[in-house]
Amino acid sequence: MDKTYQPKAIETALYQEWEQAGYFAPSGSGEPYCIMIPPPNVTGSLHMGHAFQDTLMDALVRYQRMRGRNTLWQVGTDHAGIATQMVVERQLATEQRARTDLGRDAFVERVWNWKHSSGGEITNQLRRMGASVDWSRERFTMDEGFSRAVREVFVRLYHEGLIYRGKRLVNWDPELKTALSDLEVQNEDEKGYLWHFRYPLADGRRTGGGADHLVVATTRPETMLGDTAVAVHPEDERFADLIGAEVELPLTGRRIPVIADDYVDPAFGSGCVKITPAHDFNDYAVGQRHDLPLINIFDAGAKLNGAVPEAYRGLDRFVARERVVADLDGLGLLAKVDDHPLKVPRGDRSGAVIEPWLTDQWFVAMADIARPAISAVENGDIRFVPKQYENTYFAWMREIQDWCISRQLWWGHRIPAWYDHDGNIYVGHDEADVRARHNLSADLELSQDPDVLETWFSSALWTFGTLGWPEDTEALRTFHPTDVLVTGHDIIFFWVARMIMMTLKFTGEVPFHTVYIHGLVRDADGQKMSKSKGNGLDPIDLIDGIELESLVAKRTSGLMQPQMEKRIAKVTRRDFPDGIPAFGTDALRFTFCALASTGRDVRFDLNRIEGYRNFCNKLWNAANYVRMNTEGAELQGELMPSAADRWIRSRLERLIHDVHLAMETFRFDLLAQHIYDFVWHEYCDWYLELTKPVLKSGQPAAERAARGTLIAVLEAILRIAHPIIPFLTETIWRAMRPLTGCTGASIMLEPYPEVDASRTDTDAESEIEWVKGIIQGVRNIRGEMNLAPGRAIPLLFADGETSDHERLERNRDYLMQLARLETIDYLPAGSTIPPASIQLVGALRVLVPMAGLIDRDAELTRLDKEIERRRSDIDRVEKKLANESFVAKAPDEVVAKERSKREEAAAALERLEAQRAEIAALA
RNA sequence: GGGUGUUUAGCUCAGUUGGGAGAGCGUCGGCCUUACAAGCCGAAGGUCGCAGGUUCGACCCCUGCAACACCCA
Repeated sequence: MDKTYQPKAIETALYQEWEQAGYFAPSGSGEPYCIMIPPPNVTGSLHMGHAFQDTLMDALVRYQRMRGRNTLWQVGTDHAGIATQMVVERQLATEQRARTDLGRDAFVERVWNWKHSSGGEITNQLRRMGASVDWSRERFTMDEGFSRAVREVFVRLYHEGLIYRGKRLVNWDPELKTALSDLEVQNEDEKGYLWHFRYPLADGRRTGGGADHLVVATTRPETMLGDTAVAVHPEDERFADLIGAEVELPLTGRRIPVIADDYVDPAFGSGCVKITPAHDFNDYAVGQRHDLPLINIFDAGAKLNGAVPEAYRGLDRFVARERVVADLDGLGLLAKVDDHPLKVPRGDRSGAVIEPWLTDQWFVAMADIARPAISAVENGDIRFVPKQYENTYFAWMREIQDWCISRQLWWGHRIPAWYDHDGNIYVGHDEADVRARHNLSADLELSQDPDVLETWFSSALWTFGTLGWPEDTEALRTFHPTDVLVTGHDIIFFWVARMIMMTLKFTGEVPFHTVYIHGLVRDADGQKMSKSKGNGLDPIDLIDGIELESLVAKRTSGLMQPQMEKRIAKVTRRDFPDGIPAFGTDALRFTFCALASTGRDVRFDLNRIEGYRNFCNKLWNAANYVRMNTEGAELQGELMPSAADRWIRSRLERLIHDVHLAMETFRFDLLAQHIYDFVWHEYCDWYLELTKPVLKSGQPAAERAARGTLIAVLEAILRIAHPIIPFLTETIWRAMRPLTGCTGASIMLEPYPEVDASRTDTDAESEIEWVKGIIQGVRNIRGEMNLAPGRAIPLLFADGETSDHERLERNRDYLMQLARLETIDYLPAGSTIPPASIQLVGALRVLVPMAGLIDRDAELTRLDKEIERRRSDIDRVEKKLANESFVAKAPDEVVAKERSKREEAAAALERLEAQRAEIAALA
């Protein structure tokens, strides 16, 4: 082991060794434990969210593996239809080619080539995180085996009548020319306008106010060409008598009815709403209720089609918007225009404004599939952690809509449906299967549906599809249902819920017993990390470090909005004037765990990772201390354990209890905290220091006990912390094998420490608390009185109890060294006490004689502070005890506790006041 | 508009059946002390968002309000 902690030197090589040795694969014995990785997008690179999530999964998996479970952490990637297709299309664009130039088959082949050469960068980055996934079982959603599962599900659902084809409004991306899922649509606040138009009433009708028109307001004027009604609220008296009347829809020559529907908010705008069922989701619902015609006015590129008057045909929707406004204005029908902020739906890949558009798509009927999935959570077969996410799940599941699963892409699972000339649909695994199933003659021409399934459809099968379903495989029987799903709350609807539904439907089992939902990683200011904001951090940069200039270059390259470049560069230079230092994987992992509390956001602050890098260093150095003080020493022989030895083992026992509890409750923050506190503030701050006098004592049995304890506790710490900081712990653990006598090949195969309450030792704990109390008391005087740390000072004990005498004799060496004392004298009762600075440890008076050391006024100030503290304690306690109902109603032990608190504080106060009087009397 | 969550030290956050408010970072003061200056020692700092209620007792339970965040419409 090097003298200084250098993560870079240990991490990569260790991982390769673990992987090659096959330690990540299931052991084949023990109770199965399985986690399926949420498959990252094959085009993606590892971002902070992945790194965070993978750290938590790895901690769970390593923990369970060490506990002897037959552990499978299965890895894989998602084919990510649109994203991957776009990557390859961009490549083609640099060759001045489009996918249509290649044709479908050649294009798909090209995507596969890309996947084989460049896909899966992210899986290599997973290795840098130390993820102990079973690489031998790596899966890809487009693999043949998994694809068979996808087809099987489609075919079965179709033949059960749960998949159907229909014309519905979907989110349409006019640039990519495909339907999108809700998740792929980002609603962003943008500036817009609210145009108010006058629609003339037909047949000479007038409003209650005498107007010959209705005013409708819209943010999308061009859609008026597809209006098929004007709606008012049924109880709106202003328009009550116009319900059923008609208006002349300007520019179109059509007449459309006035209808009543409580979708309308009578207080908003004029109280009249234009209804365009073919181009707005709300209007579509209104149209369904009132049986309105659907007029589709756009083509696939969102240009106006033949359904609109000649003058507008072929116009882009935004050009058409201006034209419609101008024309209505010209007709005197533009009432007014207001500024109006609104949510604009944009495709997250293309950035194009999404159009609700009427197309033929494939849908899954959800109602029946949803029901058992709701029950599974209601009855506890699946639990969410934290629990409140169950409400989110229920809310969505109870109002579930049919699921649009088709995408107009080339990359993905092609829909296994074939059509004949007459448009009849045949569904089967392949064309031969279709012909066989439907008894079709060999010469009947069939063409396959050109669309593919959306990526979520296949990822919904992830837990069982990857284990070999529909075959009844050994893996499926062993590892399904899986134990835990670790994921973010942003995909509860899109992935978690769908997995639950599909898995129950096809296996009759839940996909997992627990869904652990973690927070989403944000920057130090709480902002979402994004490429466009330039505030993202790359986990690999935190591990390896990065120069400022490289970081600036990285953040400003390939921006969608190049004008942001200057600002991003400036902010980056401000926030990281020296770039990012290399913190190492372990520090990063520890940080992620420490940040994983129950909140929804995780703010990633460089100060935190620095602190935990320091922690890694601390542990490293503690190990150095242990080795320096144990190597070459005779460890076998008679043992005489000290109170400190027994104390640290007892504290270790508490740590073991706490870490198991933290793991069971998914409180990785508490897990990290417990480990941090124990290692730093108990093992290093106290125990290591307490061994120093012993190791110099010349008492072989005591020294052996201390050495043995140093080694045993450190070794236990390493196993306890290994799931969080695997590299550091493995490195130290191996270096210590000659001392520990462990012969195992790797710490990751060693047993995790288990609870054994018999190892707690409350006597030792209270004894060391006493020692710490005295040392801290002396240090307080030293600090407050500005006594040089190096200066040994004399100490007097007075009063106290028998136990104080005994404890002094047992622990004299500790006190002498840790408090840097010259002498300790226990004054006989009744002896004269010289002027001194005082600390009270229970009934014991601990005194530092002032002579030549301590300033009288400074001591008075210190005493006043202490006296004040005691007084307010007493006040509070006395108030409580003076309350008759407290004494009468509170549990006896609480009252007794308050009483003894009062006695103790009063005695202390009396002592302190007497002391103050004495000091004050000094000249 | 409906729902969920958050509000505790300068910052980021813990606080597990209601019984003396904690940590890390930061700040201030002192230290190269034979594992560690990526360190050691000491200290300061909080009306626990506001207002009520329940209770002998509330950061914790209940009600209302406010601010912020997110989800759904």
